Amino acid sequence: MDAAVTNKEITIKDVAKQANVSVATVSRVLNGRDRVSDATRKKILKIIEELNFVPSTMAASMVKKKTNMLAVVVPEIQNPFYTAVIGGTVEIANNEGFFTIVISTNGNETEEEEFFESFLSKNVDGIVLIGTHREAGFYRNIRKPTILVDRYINDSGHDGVLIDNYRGAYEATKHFVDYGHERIAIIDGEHDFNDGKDRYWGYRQAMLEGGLTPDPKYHKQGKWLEEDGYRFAMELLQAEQPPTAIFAANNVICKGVIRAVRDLNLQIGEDISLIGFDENELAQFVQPRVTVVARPTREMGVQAAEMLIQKIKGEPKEQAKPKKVILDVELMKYGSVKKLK
Amino acid sequence: MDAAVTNKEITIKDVAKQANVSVATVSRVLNGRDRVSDATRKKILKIIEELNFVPSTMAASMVKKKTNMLAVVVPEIQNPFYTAVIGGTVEIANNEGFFTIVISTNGNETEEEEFFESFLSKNVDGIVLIGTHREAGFYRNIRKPTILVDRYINDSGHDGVLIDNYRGAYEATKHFVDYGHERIAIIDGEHDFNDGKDRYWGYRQAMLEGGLTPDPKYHKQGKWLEEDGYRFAMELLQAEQPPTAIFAANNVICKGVIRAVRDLNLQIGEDISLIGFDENELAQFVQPRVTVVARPTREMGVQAAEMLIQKIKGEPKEQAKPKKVILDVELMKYGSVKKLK
DNA sequence: TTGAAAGCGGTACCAA
DNA sequence: TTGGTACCGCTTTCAA
Repeated sequence: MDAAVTNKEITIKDVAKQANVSVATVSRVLNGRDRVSDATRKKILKIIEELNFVPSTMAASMVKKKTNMLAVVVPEIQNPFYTAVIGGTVEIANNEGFFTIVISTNGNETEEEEFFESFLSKNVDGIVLIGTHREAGFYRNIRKPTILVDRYINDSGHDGVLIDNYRGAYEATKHFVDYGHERIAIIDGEHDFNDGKDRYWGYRQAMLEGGLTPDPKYHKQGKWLEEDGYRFAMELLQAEQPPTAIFAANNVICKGVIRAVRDLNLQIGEDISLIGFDENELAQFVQPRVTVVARPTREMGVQAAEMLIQKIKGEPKEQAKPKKVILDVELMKYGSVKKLK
Repeated sequence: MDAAVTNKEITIKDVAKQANVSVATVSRVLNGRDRVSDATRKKILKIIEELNFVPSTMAASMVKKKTNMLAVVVPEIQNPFYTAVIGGTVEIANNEGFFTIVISTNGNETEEEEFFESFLSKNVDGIVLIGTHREAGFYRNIRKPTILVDRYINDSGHDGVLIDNYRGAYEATKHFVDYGHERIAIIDGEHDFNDGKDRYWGYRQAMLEGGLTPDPKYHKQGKWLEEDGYRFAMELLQAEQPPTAIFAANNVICKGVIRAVRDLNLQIGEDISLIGFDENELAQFVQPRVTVVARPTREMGVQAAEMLIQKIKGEPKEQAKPKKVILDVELMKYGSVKKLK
C-alpha cells in the first residue's frame, strides 16, 4: 500500500509481463544476440518504448563482469596537457561504447592509492594512468588492463604511451648550440620520473656534443612549477653572467620564464633566447612566438585509449611483454632563438 | 577443473568461509552499522586483509540503489572554464565519498540525449549539468537530482548555480561610459541561453542609462568563438569609425580580440579599450592586463556539488521550488580602459 | 550477536 | 523460437 505514487523504476519483469513473454526473451531483444521472432521482437520493442524502460547496466555488469567503464587517472585536472590527454581518451572511449571516469589524484600518492584500493580495481574495465607513484611495486599491483601515459615506470608490467623526451631536449639544446649559444641554461624539476630525467640528459648530451660543459650554475631544479620558472629565470637573468639561452623543460615553467622576461623588460629572441617543452598558449602568443618542442598531447590519449580497449576486448592470453609506444616530438622553430655570431 | 590458476575474484563468501561465519556477518563489519562482537570483527578484518578482499561496490549498489557516483556533464572538456567547474565538483565529491564521471557532449544535443537515455538516469545518484539543450522539456525529463550550472533554463524543474551575467555586463559597460567612451562595441554570440542574453541586455541597459544609443553596427554576434572575436575585432578596428571600446562577452572571444589588436599593431588601453568576461590567461598576461568581469568558476562547481549531495542525501520530500543560487561577479580593473575624460 | 534466505535486475544455460 | 531458473555479490529482514 505504500509509495503507490513513487516513481518506481520499471524493470525487465514489467516489460515481460506486459508483453506476455518471459524475461529471457526480453533480455534477448535487449542484447540482440539470440534470435527472436520478428513479431515478438516488435511487440517487446513497442512496450519498452511505452514504458520508457531503460535496462540497468549495473545488473548486467554484475553477471557479465564487464562495466564498460574506463578510468583515466591524472595528477591534476587543470593542466591543459592532462585535459588534452583526457579529451583524446574520452573521445575514443565514447566511440567504442565506453564511459570514462576521470579521477584527479592531486599529485598525491596517498590519494592515488586509496582510489585504486577502494574502487578502480573492481569497477572499471581498464585504466589510463598518468601516475604519481614512483615505485614499480605500486603499478604491478594493479591487476586490471592499464596503460601508463607520459610517465613510464620500468618493471611496472604495463604498456605505455610516451614521447621521446630525450630526443626533444636534445634537439632543443642542439638548436641553441647550432646558433652559437654557449651559456645555455636549463630549468627543470626533480628527476623522479623518466620524463624529467630524460630531458635533462638530452640537454646534457647535446651540450657535450657541442663541446660545451654543462655548468651547474645554469641548471636550476625546482618542482616543475610556473613559479619555479619565474623565480629561476629572474635569478639567471640578473646574474653577473646571465645565460644567453634558456631551455624551459615543461610548459608551465616556460610560462614563468616568459613572465619573468616581461617583468624585466627584456625581449625574447633578442636579449634572451628561449625554447619551451610542449605547446602552451602563452608561448604561442608572445612576439616572437616561442620555439617549442611540440608533443602530440591529445594523440597520446587517443593512443592510450585504443591500446586499452584492444586489450580489454582481446584475448586474455599471456601478454608477451609490456609494450611501449613512443610518439614523436617535433621542434617547432618559431623564432625565439637568436643567431649569435 | 578449469581455470585453476585464474585470478579468481574473491568475494564475501570466501571471507565468510575462511572466517567461519555467515556472509551476513561479514557484510555487517563491512558496513559498520550493526553490532558485531569484537572478537568476530577482528577475526573478519584480519581475513579481509589477508585475502586482500575488496567488496564489489556494484553488487552493493544494486541492492542499496545508490551508486555513489555523480556525473558532471559539460559541453566541452578543453575549455578552462569547464575544467575549473569540474575541478570544484570533483573535489567536493571526493570529500563526500562520491566518484565523478565526466562526460563531454561536444555541445551536441544528440550526444547529450544519448547519454541521458542510455546511462545517466540509471547509474548515477546525481548530475551536475552544463546543458546544451535549449528546451525545458529535455530537462524536465531528467528524473535524478540535478543541478544546472551556468546555463539555466526556466521551468526545467532543477536547481541552478549561476552568476549575475546581467550585472557583470552592466558594470563593464558602465565603466566604459564613466570613462567617457561613447562608441562602445560588444562582441557576443547567439542569445539562446540566459547567460548570453543577459550579458547583452546588461550592456544595453548601461548604454541607455549613459545616454547612449546602442548602435547595431557595434553589436557583432558570432558563435561565441575565439575566431569570432578575432574576425569582428578586425572588422571593427578597421572600420571608418572604429569603436573606442570593446566588450568581449566571453573568455575566448576576448582572446580573439587580443590577437587582432596585436596583429594590427595597436595598443590595448591606448588605441582601444577592452573589457573581457571571465578571467583568461592571455588577458592577464598582456600589458596592460585586460580588465575583466571575473566570475568564481571553481566555486560554481563547488556550490553545485554541495547542493547536489545535500539533495541526494536529504529527504526525498517534495521539493519546494527550484532554487537558483546566484554567485557574484566582480569587475577587476586592470588598466585596459583608457580615460577619455 | 549471529545465521538463513529472499531479493536487487539482469544474463545465460538447459529444456521444451 | 521461447521459457524456467540458477546465479552475479552483496544487503537486509526475520528468527534463532
